[in-house]
Amino acid sequence: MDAHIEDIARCEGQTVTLKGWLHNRRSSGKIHFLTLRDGTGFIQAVMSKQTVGEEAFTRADHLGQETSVVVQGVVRADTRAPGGYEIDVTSLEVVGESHDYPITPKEHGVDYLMDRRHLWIRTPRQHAILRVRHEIIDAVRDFFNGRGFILADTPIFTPAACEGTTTLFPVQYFEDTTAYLTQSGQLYNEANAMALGRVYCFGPTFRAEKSKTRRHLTEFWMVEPEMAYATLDDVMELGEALIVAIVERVLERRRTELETLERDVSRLEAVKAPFPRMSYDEAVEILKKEGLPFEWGGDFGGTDETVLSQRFDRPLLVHRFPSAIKAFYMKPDPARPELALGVDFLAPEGYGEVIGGGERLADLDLLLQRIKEHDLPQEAFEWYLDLRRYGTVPHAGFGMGIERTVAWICGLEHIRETVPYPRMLYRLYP
RNA sequence: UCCUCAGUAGCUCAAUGGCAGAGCAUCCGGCUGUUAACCGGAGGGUUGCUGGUUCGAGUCCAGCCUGAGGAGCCA
Repeated sequence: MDAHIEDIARCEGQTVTLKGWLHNRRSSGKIHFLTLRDGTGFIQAVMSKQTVGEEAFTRADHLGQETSVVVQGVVRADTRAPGGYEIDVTSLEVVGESHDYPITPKEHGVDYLMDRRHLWIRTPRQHAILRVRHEIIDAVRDFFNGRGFILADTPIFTPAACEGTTTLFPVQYFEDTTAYLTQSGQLYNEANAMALGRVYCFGPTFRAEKSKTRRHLTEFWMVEPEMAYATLDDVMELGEALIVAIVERVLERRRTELETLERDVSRLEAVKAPFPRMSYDEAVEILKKEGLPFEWGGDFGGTDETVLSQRFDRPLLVHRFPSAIKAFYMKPDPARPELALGVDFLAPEGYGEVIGGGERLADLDLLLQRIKEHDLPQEAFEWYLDLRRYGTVPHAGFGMGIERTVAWICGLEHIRETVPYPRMLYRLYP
């Protein structure tokens, strides 16, 4: 009977077939300890000379790390085993040999591992992270699908800057046109919301910024919901519910992986609604009290975000920023027009902004004025302006960075481990 | 783009300006409960590149290359 390691507990006492790879091998003369992996988990297989015979035992003497093998054996509960179970091997078949595997059980440097990322992802830690990433993405989809949101993806090739602020990657589009890789689905999402009510897009986005920090990738995944007839308050509630749903889901289904990552799950268990909320004004007061050299009107730096978020055990919502530091499409606060109805979600433990969003500018004249102020080419935004010409409504939405969310939930030092093949400044291989 | 740090065996790292070293990996031998297994032995070097100082440079100086951490910007 074929079996997978992740549900080996259900096979206790039975003879099973595992198809996988040899992760590591130890031997003490008449007994081999083979750590196997099959993509679903890791388990130790015990091969004794007595059981399999001299010939088969000797053949297993020189199996290299990552040799692909099909192993038959009996599942046995064992308190000494990390997962609680072991396999007593009855037969072993080599599918593909492996010699001089580059990633040995000892430590390696980041550069070395990054050059071998295609092999690095086989290790227990990376395996656990990618499985948590999958669970987070699955939770995100279930969350929106279960609330009546329609997945309406936005283009990756775009004709011009969405926001005109950050740097874009140009690509040649046939003979004589330059296209740009999207940095946000935001504007198209608004059009989709006017067509479908509540929508979300979920895809890769690209930023050609020469950022060199543990929080940045040049290619990252973002989920962006957008709702017609919605306000800033709706966005804050939706984002809060989304994060709660993600954390609950990972705690429920990926305990084993969090354990592998040595994540302090009590920090995740504390993430429950309601999240603390404060205005930008209040945040500035706190930063000043903490003695940071921060002036009203500026944007938060990494240190500022960390100081603010470390005061709470769950994500912090900071809302109503100065319009000057926010995108042109943000709606001004009617009570104080110098403020924008935007919100940032700052993850706890210093992980920074995971969600950014707010209420959009629905008024045609004001939007035209903002486009002029930001020195943007109006003709490129005519389609976007149409959304205000033909039945404009209050609407709001946000973007959540998947990799930062994964980094936070897994408790990682660096965002580069949150995606199979990270793209960064100076990192395009493999 | 700016600031700081690093580059020595396949990997991770030592070496006061004075003989190029260790652990792991590999190969050989030993071991029936290992958990990054352990024990004994063997092989393994253009010290990132170019130039300079010096009797002598892995070590000091200059430039370059590659990478890491941080800043700015952002999710």
